[in-house]
Amino acid sequence: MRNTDLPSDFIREIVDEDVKAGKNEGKVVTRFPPEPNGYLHIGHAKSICLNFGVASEYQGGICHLRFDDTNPCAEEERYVESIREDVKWLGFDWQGNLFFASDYFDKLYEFAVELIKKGKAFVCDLSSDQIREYRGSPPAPGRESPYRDRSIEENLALFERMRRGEFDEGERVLRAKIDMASSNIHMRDPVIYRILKVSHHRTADKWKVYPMYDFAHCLSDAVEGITHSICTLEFEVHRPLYEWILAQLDVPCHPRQIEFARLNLSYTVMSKRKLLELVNGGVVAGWDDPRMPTLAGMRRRGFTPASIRNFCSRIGVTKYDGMTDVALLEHSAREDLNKSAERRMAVLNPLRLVITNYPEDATEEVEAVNNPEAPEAGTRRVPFSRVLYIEQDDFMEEPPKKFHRLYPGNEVRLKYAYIVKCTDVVKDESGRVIEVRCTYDPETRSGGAGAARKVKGTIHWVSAAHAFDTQVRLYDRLFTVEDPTDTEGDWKEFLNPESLEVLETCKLEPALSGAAAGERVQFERVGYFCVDAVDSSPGRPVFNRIVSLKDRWAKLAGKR
RNA sequence: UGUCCGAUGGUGUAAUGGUAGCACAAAGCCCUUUGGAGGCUUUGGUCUAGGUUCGAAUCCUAGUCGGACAGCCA
Repeated sequence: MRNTDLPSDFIREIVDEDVKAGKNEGKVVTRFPPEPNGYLHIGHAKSICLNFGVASEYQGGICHLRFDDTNPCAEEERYVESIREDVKWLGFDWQGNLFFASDYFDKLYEFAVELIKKGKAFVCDLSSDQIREYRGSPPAPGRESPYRDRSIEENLALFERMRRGEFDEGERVLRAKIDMASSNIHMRDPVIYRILKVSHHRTADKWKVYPMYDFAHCLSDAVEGITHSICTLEFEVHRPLYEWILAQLDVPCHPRQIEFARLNLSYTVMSKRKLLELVNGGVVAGWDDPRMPTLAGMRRRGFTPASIRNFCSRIGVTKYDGMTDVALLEHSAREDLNKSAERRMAVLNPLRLVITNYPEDATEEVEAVNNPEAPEAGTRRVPFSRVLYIEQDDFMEEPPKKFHRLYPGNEVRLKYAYIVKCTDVVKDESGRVIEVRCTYDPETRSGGAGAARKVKGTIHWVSAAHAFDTQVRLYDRLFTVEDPTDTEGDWKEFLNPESLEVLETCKLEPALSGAAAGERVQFERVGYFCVDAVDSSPGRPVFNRIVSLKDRWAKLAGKR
């Protein structure tokens, strides 16, 4: 039985009731059934967390990974591999229960034959246009196909000839014989097998006929002993057909289909088609572009699997088709990274700072805490010298009120080092400040005698002679509006031109030079960053911003 | 248009006929060698109209609004 302390939702309640009622001998078997025709995205993560999550909460519960590969036109082996990788990366284990709908093609064919023998399916010669026309529209009943009353023998013979490839694509289909007057379009003699003379990524050229989703899915579920078949809302209207098919045939079990609302995330798009359009249109660099809501993109960006899982549990599961604020995802990322990411200093937009009373050629090392949230992460030594870089944002010649950073005459602490006072600035011909000159107070070194002295601001820095240069990419939301598909005109008009900012001359503390691909750190006072696995090279890690730190000053300054 | 589904603060959710709560966001304060993190406080909600009931977010009826469906896609 499920632990009642765990968060629940309407699906878990249904499963609970079924278990209590002793259905399926109290077993819980779910499945995650992707079609291998594209990459997984954060919306799939919701489904993965749900299906694997529900199963894991019951004694002996399991979740299968089943590829719904019934349409060879769109499906490819490379997608199978990326999907397996993504599910594993998210932290879930199908425990050897890896299946393909194509594993069941023989069985499915036999089920179709059984249906024909029961007089519940027929071969139809109508063209697809005619079928559409005969189907009618929802308010009015459809018309029956003239081929509907063929004899069982003829249907059997024709279906066999379809299988052998004797007909062309589109020439004939197998249809379930249900009710052309049903108010549910899906019950109006739906097509359950079509001819496709296309090579399949797993069964090669063995088959010329392939089952449709509605036929294959419920029977695959039944064959695998799935107890709860959880899917998204758009399949709700398919449920009567799911039930009908299982009721006609002799199947080992009768799974229960339950629908929930798919995830909609603000400031992005989620459909495979639109995502593909972004990739093909060159709007992003690929499926794993760090701005993409794909798991491949989010992984490359640096999101942790735990933060995605936490996000999924926070958003809950309902039948309400809403829009989740991306801020919730960002919060989940910060929450996890705050605990786990070590701190480093990096200056993204460097401004030279010279300490005029500091010895010319001296270098010393100051001790820096790796993670204030995790003392066991220890400390490191950071080189300090006369010439430093600080962030351009941390200096203003004419500061507004409440600006606690550096400006002429003001003091700030250089984190882990000394308190410095700005005495002067150097400008170029255009009047831009290109160097800040300071004096330091030797007594105020961290841990030293005068260290207790309070100043309003603390800023980060790197030593110019010791820092190394690298590229840092700042990612932002892909669109400028919450729901680009909910507007007049082309959704691509709302792409955010500032979704990517590449900074080429960032100055990073030396400890960062050995950072490995995929490593995540917090750049103090800036945000969480991840070493890009593609564009980094030994000794020169390139960083992707996962998410910025909350910035109260930016908020304050923005309001002015 | 017909069927099905849904509706609780700005957003996502909880309350399963009995005190409308939580998280994010927003605002304010405290703390701070990250304007980070943390702590405290505040603002703000049951789509509408009827009905059942001692009592309704919850049950019933009608309406309003939103979504799904009319592929030989899944």
